[in-house]
Amino acid sequence: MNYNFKEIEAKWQRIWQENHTFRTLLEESKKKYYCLEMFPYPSGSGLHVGHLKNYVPTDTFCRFKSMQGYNVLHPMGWDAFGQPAENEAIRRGRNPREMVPEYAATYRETLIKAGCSYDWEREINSSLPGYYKWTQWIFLLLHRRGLAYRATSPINWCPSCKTGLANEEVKEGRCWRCDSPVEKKPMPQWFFRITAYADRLLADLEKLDWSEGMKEMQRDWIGRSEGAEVDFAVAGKKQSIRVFTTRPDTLFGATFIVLAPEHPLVSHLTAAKRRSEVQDYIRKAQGESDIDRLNVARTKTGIFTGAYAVNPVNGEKIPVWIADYVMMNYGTGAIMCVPGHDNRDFEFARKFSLPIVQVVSRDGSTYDLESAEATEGIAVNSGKWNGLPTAEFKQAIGRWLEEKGIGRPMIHYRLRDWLISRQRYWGAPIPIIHCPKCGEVPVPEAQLPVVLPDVENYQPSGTGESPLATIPAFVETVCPTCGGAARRETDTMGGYACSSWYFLRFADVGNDNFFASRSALDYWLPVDQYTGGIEHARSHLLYARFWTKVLFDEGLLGFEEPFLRLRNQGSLLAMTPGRRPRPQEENNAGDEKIIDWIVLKHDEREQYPADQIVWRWARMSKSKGNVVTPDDMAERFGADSLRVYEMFVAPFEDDVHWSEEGIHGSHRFVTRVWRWLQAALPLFRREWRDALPVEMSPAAGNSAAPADSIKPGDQWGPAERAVRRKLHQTVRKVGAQIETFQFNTAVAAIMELLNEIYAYAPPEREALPENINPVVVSELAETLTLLLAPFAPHLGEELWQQLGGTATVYRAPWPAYDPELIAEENVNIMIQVNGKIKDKIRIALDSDEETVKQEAMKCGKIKQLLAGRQIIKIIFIKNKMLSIVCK
RNA sequence: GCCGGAGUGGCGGAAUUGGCAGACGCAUCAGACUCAAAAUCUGACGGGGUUUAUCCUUGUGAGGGUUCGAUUCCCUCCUCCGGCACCA
Repeated sequence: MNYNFKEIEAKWQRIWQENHTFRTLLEESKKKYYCLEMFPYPSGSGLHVGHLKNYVPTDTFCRFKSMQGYNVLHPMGWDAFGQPAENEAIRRGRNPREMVPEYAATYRETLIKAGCSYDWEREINSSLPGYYKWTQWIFLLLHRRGLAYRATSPINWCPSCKTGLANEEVKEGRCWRCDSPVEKKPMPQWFFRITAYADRLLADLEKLDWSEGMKEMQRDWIGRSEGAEVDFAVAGKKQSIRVFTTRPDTLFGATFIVLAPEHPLVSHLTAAKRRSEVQDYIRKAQGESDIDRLNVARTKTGIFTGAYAVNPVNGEKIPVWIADYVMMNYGTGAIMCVPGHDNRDFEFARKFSLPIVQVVSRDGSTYDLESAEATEGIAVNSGKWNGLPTAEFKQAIGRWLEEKGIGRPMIHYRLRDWLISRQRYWGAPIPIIHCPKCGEVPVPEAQLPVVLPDVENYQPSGTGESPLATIPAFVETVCPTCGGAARRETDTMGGYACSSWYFLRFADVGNDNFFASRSALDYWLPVDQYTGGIEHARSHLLYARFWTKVLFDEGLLGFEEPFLRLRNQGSLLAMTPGRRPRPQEENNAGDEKIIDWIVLKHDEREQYPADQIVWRWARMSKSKGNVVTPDDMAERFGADSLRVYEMFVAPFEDDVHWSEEGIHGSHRFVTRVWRWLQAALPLFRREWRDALPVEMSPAAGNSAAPADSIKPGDQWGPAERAVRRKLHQTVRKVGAQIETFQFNTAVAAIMELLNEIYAYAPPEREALPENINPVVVSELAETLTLLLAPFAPHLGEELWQQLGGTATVYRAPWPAYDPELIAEENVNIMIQVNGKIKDKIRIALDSDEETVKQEAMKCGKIKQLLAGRQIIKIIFIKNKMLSIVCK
């Protein structure tokens, strides 16, 4: 019988659906396992084989966990709110409200066809009122705890998306979505005070099983920096300038001060006669985009204000400058400059002929500095602190500053508060009412959700205001406190709000009374295994961790970290057609890395001369026109073959260059499993365990004696022992490797096993050789089916059924291995002479040095090599090698 | 510039408390089956060499080191990928 994967796959997908096989219920008596993939935004282009690089291995993982007896929660939902959905809706002239469920249905269909075992009864759509009611509820919780505030400050404004962006959404000065240069724009906006949690977000990283790279990215983003704040009095004025420095020990070397152009003191300090010049400079600096300003290669510019500050340690008057290399949004927006020990200050001092003083020395002596020495060392030219090592000096000066009341040790973070406001339609409305009398009033809980109104025109207004501002029925309301006329907040929340708690909702989808019941949360959470793309290393993961901690502080959760283990799947790259940029395109090509290559647009592709198309590897995406769909692959090779290929082709975390050729191997493998099992079926005995001879199965207990149907004698010879050993070794290996996400080598191990099975009992004309041991065949057939089931689930179920298994194979226990069976009887020991392998001998496991030595000396080759030479040393490693050193 | 990660056959990759490099698969070549093809099965498959076989030699980005022994550890360098970047 041929392997009819189409029939088999359709059959089991139907049965799983009809029987609700993957419905998950809270069962206190069972150990739970929560495996989650980052929920996707369902785009109109559908899923491609690249997406499955994540969903398929995690599905295999879940099925394995289920066979291990865990109660597995494996849910899926849609990150439906936010700009990607809104932008796509605008582009297609659709209403996102209707569009998103349609696209989600397509995604669901593809995932089902790929054999993924989601509990679809827990599906989430974050844009439905039943969901975002609780997003708003959590907003109010943050507000109540003083963690949500409204502030007017220059924000990152994307002129193309016409909305504000959080810091994390700005990449190299450009919008993360559309790549437009980001501008600064002062606007009243809502922020979450994530900076209040900076220390905890940093410290708790230690508890997590995440990749070191991932943790490092979070650490960098939080950017904790220890130092001191110092107040410099301004000569002849009342004001003082507060600076932040990580090197308070270099205070004696501070020969000037630099303020950021936006610093509030600038106008106070500037001398009258320098005013116009300074204003010119500031105007020029503000006209520059962040992209220009962040360009390190630029030479430094600056201007003297005419004012002087007093260095508190030595009373010297030092000039106050303005320069755009100082940023207003870090530290205090002002720095003390120590040109001797800071590269930037050094460069600046050289350019403007400011004094350079050495205050740190490698050895305690003084010498001419040819460049800034930013390293630690011994203090010089530092008054009574001379001779102190940097670390001690820092401590001492910190205390001294505090005593004098002009400074204090201080920690600054790079992390900025989370900008949540979006001046867009497609998001959860911020549940705040602005009352002329009462100010900002939270919407009372009983009035949640604040429903996003259904409108015709939801495009950005262009004025910077949300489209909601143009809907009087939405805006005009009454103040919950005083009952007077009031206006609703018209900003909506950015999409990251929804994804900061969805993993909690999965535990108790559909709960109308609370975001999730405590009992469900206590049972299912935290997430044991989380997977997603590395691009969420800072934003999503940081925000979700923050909200979890806030909910914990409120006493609503019993844990502080939502994702215990995190793995990042690699992406799939595909050959992509592109072209060389035209001359005038060079400058606005955007991304530096592809400056000499531009992806062909769909319409261009038709007409572009084929010999001028430049093919390159690029991430698979519809917009690049390089997509391979799983449906197409499943049609030709079957979903099971596709699944095996996606896992076998490369390690989970690696990027893959997609090629279709490799799938033949996986398809061949799956077909070979099928063919062997069909041949083995007539011999299969369900009760094979009882027929194992006692000495062959220490684990089988004492009832075992060869059954009548089994012919005794040489059928339990070395071949049987060898194939069973391989079987049990494979069981151990596959289990361990699924656990550690090494799906590629787990598949390879099963392939190896299959090769040995074929060598032991090759199927010919759809039957196994006569005289083959049916007990061994039965054990092989059953175990192979169980091993394969997580990888190729449709085939797994079909074979399990053919073997007489009941229910689903995923309620069957994962096979156990017999440790005694695994041990090899003989091992290869290599014989080295002077460090080179010269021969190897096959000898009983655990042979001692003397035995091995005697055996080795018998080898003609070794004898010959050692003839007439003197043995100096012999190194013996049990079961591995014998190394003879001679001269 | 700083911080991570990586570099192994024609290709994807495997092997690490230092002990048989290239598992498994793709592609390729040869053979079997076939009228033929596909499918399937068998074999070969890093480079060089020779007395052609249980052979010798070389080989894991480059160079050096430690060691009886290095893909694995150390030093220097090169390349690629990712992140951060006048962060004071």
